[in-house]
Order: sequence, then structure tokens, then C-alpha cells
Amino acid sequence: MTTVGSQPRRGLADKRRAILRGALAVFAREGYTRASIDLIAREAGVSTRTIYNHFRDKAALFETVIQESAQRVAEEQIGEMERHLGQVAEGPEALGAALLAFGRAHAQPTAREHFALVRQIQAEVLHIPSEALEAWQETGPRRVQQALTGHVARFMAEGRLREADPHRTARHLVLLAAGEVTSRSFHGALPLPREELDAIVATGVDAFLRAYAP
Amino acid sequence: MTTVGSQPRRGLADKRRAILRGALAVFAREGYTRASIDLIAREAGVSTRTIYNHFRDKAALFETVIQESAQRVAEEQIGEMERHLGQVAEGPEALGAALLAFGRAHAQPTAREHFALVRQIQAEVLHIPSEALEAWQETGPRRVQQALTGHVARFMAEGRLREADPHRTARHLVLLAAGEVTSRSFHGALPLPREELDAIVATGVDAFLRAYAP
DNA sequence: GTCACTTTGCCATGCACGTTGTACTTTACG
DNA sequence: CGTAAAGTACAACGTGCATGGCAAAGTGAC
Repeated sequence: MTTVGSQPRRGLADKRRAILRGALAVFAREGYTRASIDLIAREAGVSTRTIYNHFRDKAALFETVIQESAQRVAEEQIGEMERHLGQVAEGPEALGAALLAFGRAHAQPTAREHFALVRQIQAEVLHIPSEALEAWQETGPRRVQQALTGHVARFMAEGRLREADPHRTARHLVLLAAGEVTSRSFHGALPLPREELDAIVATGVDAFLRAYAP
Repeated sequence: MTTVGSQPRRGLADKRRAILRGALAVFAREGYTRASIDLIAREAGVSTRTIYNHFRDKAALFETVIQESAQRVAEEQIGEMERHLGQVAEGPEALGAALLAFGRAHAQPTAREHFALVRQIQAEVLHIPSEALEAWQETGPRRVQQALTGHVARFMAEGRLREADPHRTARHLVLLAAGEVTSRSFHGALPLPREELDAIVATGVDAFLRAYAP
């Protein structure tokens, strides 16, 4: 419908992006129910009618938003992970430093909006169609978890971490490094002093290494 | 207003409890915005007008519900904690067993409704007046955390755990024992096979002990 | 049983929202 | 420039919801 020949029209397809950007902001801030189409339209700088030209209804818009946001953030996180854990110099100190850097990056979410949205999703679990929820988990959290599991498994194979179930080990790393931030500051919604955040990550990584050093 | 002399009328005060029970159920299931007064009234078996006789408005009702639910669950959790960690026999195996029992109790929340409500609170953070949020944290999560910190500090003083910041140590225990359940099953909203739950708790406690054994 | 206080049912008001139709304007491409 | 597609403004409809008023019925304390 939005295509001419086989390519979507260029300048007009920007609207779709604008809508998704605005919808992300509003859904994240207000939650699904409180978010109104009018508000999203205003935030995106489009008319409400245009939203309905691009998406069947509010639910479909929401599902698209969470899917695309999960995709984008997962890629960022996996990239960050690759940067910090991809190549680690010899020696246990280097591993510790790398995990610290990773932990800090993971705990201080650059994508504040996305994580506000995650909170909304968690609250809406029972109201989101299970296929949509499943798809979201697959492209988002599970994919990130998989990637981290890969790094952990490599560290084990190289003898830098003791042998253990790499899945659970990866989870423990994330929990120890970032879990306290999640629970203390509500996924980063409320501010947490930088120094405290650093201390949290440092003790978390320390505990992880004590538990999983070879 | 609801008092005669200085005591609230007996049988009529039951209404208040009924309202709070119904409101907890509906708020937990539907979230603040979706929850309607009509629905709460039906769930509680009272008329909507009665709700407004007891509570100023929907927001006041919500604040009362989260406060009372936090109070009740905190007391239960602290009791459970006392039961499992209050008196632990000599030897490291006994400590491990006690932590395991504690972890299982903590990860398999008996108060499913309460934790659904917690998810709603986390999503609504920005819409809850900060005094109400503060009060909730104080009577709920922080108090439980304090209690666990006490047990951990005692274990350290007795030389059963290595010396470390007891606050953070307590947090690490909770994260390792129950954090994966939280993230995997959305605070227990989605089912998680019992055997998997046991494995999660077991490996979590194992990692904790490796990190914090003396 | 009386009385003060609650509860209830019902109605009413006003607002906000999702969604659609329509007629007009803008825009990108040939 | 012309045209088809896409966007916009606006009105409209139906619904659901928070909240209040009122009179009638219920109920516990004396």
C-alpha cells in the first residue's frame, strides 16, 4: 500500500519512523493504557489519521514499537559486549577490567526510554498476546543473553573462568553487575549517583569473579 | 467519620477490608489505569458508592492498597527468613541448606498477587507521588532487605561468611537466588517448571557461597 | 425498637479516548 | 506541470470512566 512499484516512497516513509519514535516515547512514559493516540500523534508531529494509515490499531502499533525497540537495543548491547569482551588481554586483571567496563556499560543504560518500555511490558505481560511477547523475548532479551553466553563459554574454554553452565553463569554476571541497579532505581527510572553505581558494579563483578574464577 | 466514639464500627469495617482485597486483585491484574472503580466494586462485592465513602478517590485507594500489601508481605517474608535463617546448625553444609530453603521460599512467591502489583508499581513509578513511593519502599522492600542484612551480618560475625559489606552481600544473595526467576518469568507471572526453579536456586546459592564463603 | 450511621441503586454529568469517514491539501515522481 | 499517493483537519460516534447527589433500605449499639 505504501509502495510505488516495489519501493516505498522515500520522504513519506519517514512518517512511519516519526510515528514509531513518538510512540516509543509515549508508551515508555505513560504505559500502554494511558498512552493515547492523540498524544502519540502530537509527539510524533503527525495527524492521528496518519497513524491509522500506517497501523491497524493501537495494539498493532504497540507490538511494532516493542519489537523494533528490542531489535535496536539488542544490537547495541551485543555490539558493546563485543567491544568490551571480544578481545581481552592476558591475565586475570585484564579480564576483571573488561568485565567492569562491560558491567558499567550494561548498568548505565544509554537507552533510558527502551528500559522504561521494558517496565511497561513487564506490567502488561498478561495483556500482550503471547505470540507478540514470545517474539519480543526472542529478538530482545534472549538474543542478548545468548551473545553473552557465547563470551562466557569462550572464557571457560580458554581457562579464564572455571567450567560451569555458561547460560547460568552469564545470567549471574548480569544479575550481579546490573541487577542491583534494576531493583534500586527501577530500571534506571530514578536517578542513582554515579559513584554509587560504580561501587555496585565493582562489588558485583568482584563477587562474580570470586564465584567463577578458575 | 467511620468511627463511633473512638472505635470503628465492627461489622461495617469489614467493608473496608473487602474493598482492599478486591482492589488489590484488580490493580494487580489490570494495572492502575485499566482498573476501573466499577470492576473493583464488583470484585469486592460492594457498590461503587461505598468505595467513595471509604476512600477519597482512586489514587488514594491505590496508595492504601500498595501500602497495606507491602506491609503484609514484608512481615511474611521476614518471618520466613527468621524461620530459615534464624537458627542454623553448625557446619557449612547446614548454612548451604538453610540458604537453599530460604532461596526456594523467596523465589516461589506465595503472594502472586502482591508481586503482580509490584510490577505495576514499577511501571507507574513516574506517576506515583514520590512520598507514596518512598513510603512503600520503606515499609516493603527496604525493610525486608534490612532484615536479611541482619542475618548476613550475623553470619559474618560468626565467621560463617567472609567479611564484606553486609548490605551488598544480602542483595547479592537475593539476586542470585531469586533474580533469575524474576527476569525469566516476569516476577512469577508466567509459569516456570518447579524443577527448573529448583535448579536456578541451587546454582544461585552455590555461586553465592563460592563468592562469600569465609 | 429507635436512632445514627452505612450501604446501595440509580441517575447524571462531564470528559477522554479509539476509531472511522470525508473533503481538502501537500508531496514526490515522471 | 500533472497525477496518484499520502497526509491533514475536522467532525462524529459510541463507549467507558471517575465522581457526585439523592432517596431508600439496612444494620449495629443502646
